[in-house]
Amino acid sequence: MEQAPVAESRPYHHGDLRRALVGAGRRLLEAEGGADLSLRAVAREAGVSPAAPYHHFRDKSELLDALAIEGWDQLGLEMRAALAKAGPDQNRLVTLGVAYVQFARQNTAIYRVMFACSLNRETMPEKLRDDGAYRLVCDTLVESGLDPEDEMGLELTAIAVWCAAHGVAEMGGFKEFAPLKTHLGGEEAFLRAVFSQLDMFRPKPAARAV
Amino acid sequence: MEQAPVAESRPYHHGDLRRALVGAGRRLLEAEGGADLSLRAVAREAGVSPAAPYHHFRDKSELLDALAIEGWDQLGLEMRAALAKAGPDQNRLVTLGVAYVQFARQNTAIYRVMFACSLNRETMPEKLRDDGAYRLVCDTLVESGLDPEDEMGLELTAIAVWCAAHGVAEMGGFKEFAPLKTHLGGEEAFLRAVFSQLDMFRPKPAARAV
DNA sequence: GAAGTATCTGATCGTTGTCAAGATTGCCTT
DNA sequence: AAGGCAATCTTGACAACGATCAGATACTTC
Repeated sequence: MEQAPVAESRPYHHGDLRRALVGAGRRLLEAEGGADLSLRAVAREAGVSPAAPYHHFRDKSELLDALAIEGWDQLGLEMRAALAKAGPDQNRLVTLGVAYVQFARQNTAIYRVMFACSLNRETMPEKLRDDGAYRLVCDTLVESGLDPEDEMGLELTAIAVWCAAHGVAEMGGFKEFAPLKTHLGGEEAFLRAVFSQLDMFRPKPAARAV
Repeated sequence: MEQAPVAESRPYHHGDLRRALVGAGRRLLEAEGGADLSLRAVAREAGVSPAAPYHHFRDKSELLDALAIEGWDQLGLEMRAALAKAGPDQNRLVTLGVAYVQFARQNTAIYRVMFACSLNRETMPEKLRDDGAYRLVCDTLVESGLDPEDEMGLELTAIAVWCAAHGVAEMGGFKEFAPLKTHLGGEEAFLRAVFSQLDMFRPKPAARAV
């Protein structure tokens, strides 16, 4: 049931148009870049009429939501992968932050959709908390010494880390930051420098006990 | 020169339509909120035809640029005012950060334009560095003990602070953050908590100078 | 095979950004 | 003061967009 036999002949019924539309949207976002996505262009890219998407999404915003969900999933996967690949000597929180910002840089358009789409203030956080990147940050914080019982402190720290990462991701394009990057010898070095500062968010290793 | 006698009779020549358009745009941004600004709506609000703005702005984006510049100016003024009003016992960096985030919260639409407009990666940073909010942050950092000769460290710290503030400002609307805010007893308390952590960005050498 | 439902197309409406051509005005020269 | 020039504003138009609706097509079920 996963594979619909979509022939080149383009039959009247597409098979799995919903998935095709999301794929087309992703492709356009990666190609076109900053320009805002047109629903008609997505339909064109998928090879269907401009009205076809409305049988799978109530709105244009609902298509953007679907794109955003895929983005959040990919972000979580990449952060998890970065964590798995990191050596035991590396600071895991910094590793997570660098992966986060790298994702934002390499998928600028999707990243922007992830924060601009309509569900970012409603259903998204739940998904994030359950199995997404946010959970990953919390786990890593606990793993590096934070008290899991202190739910308040944990959330505050995770949010602070996330805010800083988001800030770096969004502000990194500013020309103001260019000299820093070049001086430090590349983008990643810049990120590492900022995130090693960020690491100070972490409470003193053995000091705090609730 | 400055004051054009714009009568109610709406003469054929508006007098200072450029300023009127920026004002109308600002008004609509504050009123409509999140919705993206329509150039025709701005012209409508200013009481002119849809094509009139093209005699003062090459593009719609150029109007957005003008709105953004006004926003940056206002941000700088408000941060400076907050600094002036702050007592000598208050942490000045935290004061700046709170003012920054408050501006972003109270002027959400304009704040978004400030970062989405076309000039944010070109001419804007220069203006920022010269007399804007960024300069204010650097000055405050130096004033609180940072070595002004270490240009690199100064910029790095300022950028880190700015990134965190921007992150807090943008992420604050997420539902995920709501419980924190309520638990901490209000928005401002949340911001202060985050920014007091942020303060750790400040290099340790030479304790409190102020 | 027939009925019913899901899917896709075509046409259409209101809105948008943008442009070209014409109308109107202020300013400058003489 | 009169005439001309350039700036300014309007009207009209175009293509593209989001969205809706009636009708065509294909899959499913009986």
